[in-house]
Amino acid sequence: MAELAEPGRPPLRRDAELNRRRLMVAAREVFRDRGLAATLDDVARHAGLGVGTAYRHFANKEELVDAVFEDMIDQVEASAREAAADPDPWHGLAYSLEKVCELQAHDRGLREVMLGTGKAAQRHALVARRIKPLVDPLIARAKEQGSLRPDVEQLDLPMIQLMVAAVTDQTGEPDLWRRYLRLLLDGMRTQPDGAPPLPAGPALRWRGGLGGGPGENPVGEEPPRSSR
Amino acid sequence: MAELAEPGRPPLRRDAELNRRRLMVAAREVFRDRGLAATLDDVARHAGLGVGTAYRHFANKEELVDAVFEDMIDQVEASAREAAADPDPWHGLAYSLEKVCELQAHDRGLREVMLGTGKAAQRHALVARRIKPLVDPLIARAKEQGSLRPDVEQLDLPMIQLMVAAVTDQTGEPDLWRRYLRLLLDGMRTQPDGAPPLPAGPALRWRGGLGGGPGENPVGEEPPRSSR
DNA sequence: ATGAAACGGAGATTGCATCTCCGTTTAGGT
DNA sequence: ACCTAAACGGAGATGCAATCTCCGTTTCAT
Repeated sequence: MAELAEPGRPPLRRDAELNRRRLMVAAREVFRDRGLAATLDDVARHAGLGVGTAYRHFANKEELVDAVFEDMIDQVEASAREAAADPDPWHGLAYSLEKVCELQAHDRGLREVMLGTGKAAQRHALVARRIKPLVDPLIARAKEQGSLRPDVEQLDLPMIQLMVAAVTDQTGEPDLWRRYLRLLLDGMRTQPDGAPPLPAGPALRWRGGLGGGPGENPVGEEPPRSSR
Repeated sequence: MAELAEPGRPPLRRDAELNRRRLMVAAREVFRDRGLAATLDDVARHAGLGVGTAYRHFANKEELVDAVFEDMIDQVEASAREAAADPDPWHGLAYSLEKVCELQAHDRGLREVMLGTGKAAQRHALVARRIKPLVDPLIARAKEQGSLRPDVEQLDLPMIQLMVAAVTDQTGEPDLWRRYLRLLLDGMRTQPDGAPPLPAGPALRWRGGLGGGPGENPVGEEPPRSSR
């Protein structure tokens, strides 16, 4: 919404402000296509600027990623909000998942941020905390409605995103994910009588971070697992 | 099965032969726990040997991975063979998937080899070609039986493995995958009337390699993904 | 016009993994 | 026992790729 000068930061010279924006746009594109592993050099060149400039605006890559990521979350949240308003909870749930997965499918950077491929796992907690309150009631309603099998939990959703993202990541096929999301959704529907319950669900917190419980994961990096 | 001296290779001095074996064992363990990214130095140290020794036995890491991987495939094939003999095709199919996923869950290296996280995508084709003939009839039988939804295809199976592996990879939870495999299996069952068909399936060949069509993927290296 | 701000990009720095080299140790034949 | 070829070990050479710095040059704004 706010397309004006950002708050807080002291005003920049006009060219600086412009370049900052160029960098953000370039970063968005580069991260989308090549993932967070892209170099700041890459981003800068894509923006038609020098690396030095990039480093004056953002202390390091993390900072740039954060800046870019801010915007992306808004999109995710928007579709979740839309879904939450759906009178048919099953439809809303399915729609919500489909939208997130669609965003992910187009955006490798987003996948990596959401799934924690890159570091900084606490970003997920952020997402989770904004999305959870929107989706939770949807789940409850869908169970009442009898469409969603009762042993599905809130924490299953990020896992489903994860799985779907893996499909896109591996195959590079831009639409194949739809097939497997459907498979999962069909599995999430209330099953015929006599179907055994789902095996144990996700623990409250997990290494990756996406499914935000209350506590923060102290996860810093990868599991060290020393060799010896 | 063959636990005797390998064929072909000229006989090694006893200590050399022993060390070669030690290296393989160590590699198996290290790759299992830390994935293919592990260093040859790591493997050598784990085997209680020097790097130099490792490099005398294996020209490079790839070669070692191949040697180790050979064995792993046998296990995969064994369970597929067992499943193929199951009189109940649905049960066999489910069992087959469960077994592969279980192996993967315990073995990060195996996940990476099967999913092509590491390079050398043609290894998958190898797996696929050994597994496919076992599983194909199972699928056909399960469809006849009416338990498997008719729009599931052979190429869906590796994708399911992929998704399940992603769960383990991301969460580190050793058993969580069971839940999502179940979800997928339930989605693969014949659906109630009126359910829409699955969206488009996997193309004949895909970047990752696992689902072996006839042609080899000309993929040489990994896509511009570098990380870590 | 002029000084402060911003730029650009070569290259210093860092970090890590692969692989080599050669002095030392060991197996195993005589 | 002795001897030699084979095998070992591991420090370090090599290569590579990414991050970030430095400073001479350009641009803005007054």
